Amino acid sequence: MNENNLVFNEKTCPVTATMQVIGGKWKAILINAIYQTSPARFGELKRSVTGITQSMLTSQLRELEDDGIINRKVYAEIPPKVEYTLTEFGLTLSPIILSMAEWGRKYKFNQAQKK
Amino acid sequence: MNENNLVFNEKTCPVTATMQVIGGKWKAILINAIYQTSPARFGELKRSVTGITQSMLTSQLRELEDDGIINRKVYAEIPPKVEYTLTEFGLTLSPIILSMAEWGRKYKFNQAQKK
DNA sequence: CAGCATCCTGTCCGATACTG
DNA sequence: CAGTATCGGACAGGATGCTG
Repeated sequence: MNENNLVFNEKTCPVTATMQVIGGKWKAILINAIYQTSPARFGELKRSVTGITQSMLTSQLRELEDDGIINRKVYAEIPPKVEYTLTEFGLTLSPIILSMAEWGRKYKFNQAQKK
Repeated sequence: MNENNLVFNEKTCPVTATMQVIGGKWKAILINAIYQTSPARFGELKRSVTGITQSMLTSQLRELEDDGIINRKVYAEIPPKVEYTLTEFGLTLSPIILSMAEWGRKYKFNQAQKK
């Protein structure tokens, strides 16, 4: 046995678990968008999150809901109205997302300097 | 114009920029692994990051290097020896990764309770 | 308005074999 | 030891059309 026995297992790694929740192309953006505009309506998200398609928006919201990150509140009205908010647990993600936003700005600044 | 003009653009979103650096299946794990065992040798990473293949390890390390996150130090020896460390800039990612690890543990705990 | 059902495409990733 | 090179499959993600 060597002195350094650290193991980083993709199955058990907590970082990977987090990536599976907020990873992918849209999840983090959506969490941020809902955090900023809460309560956020479906159509509102579709307009503010530029480039996302309806089907992607639906599926990503559903996954976030299943993971306990967001609440989905349906109003029995015509026309339909659905509001999304972060759950209490979802709110614990916001510091991470905000840190990521801050870091992303630094990164872009660095990239711009490199040229 | 409505009162709420926030836009979350996939091209300019700083959160997306960060995701492109630490996203994917292995990047965050690798950053964490190098952070914990620095300086980390190639073979050492291959052993500790269970499940990763050589080609993936090589390509992911190369991308992290190109993004300015890690340093690659080659020793002109036989047998070859390469050491990876986080750059100063890469170190600014560690609080984020650590937060993600902490959050991932909470998430797993929640999931376990749900059953 | 807020979805769902299909179909399709690109890329991410893994397996395997070879090298300085 | 620390890599390359090549190949192929799975899956995330996108386009489009339809619905309560």
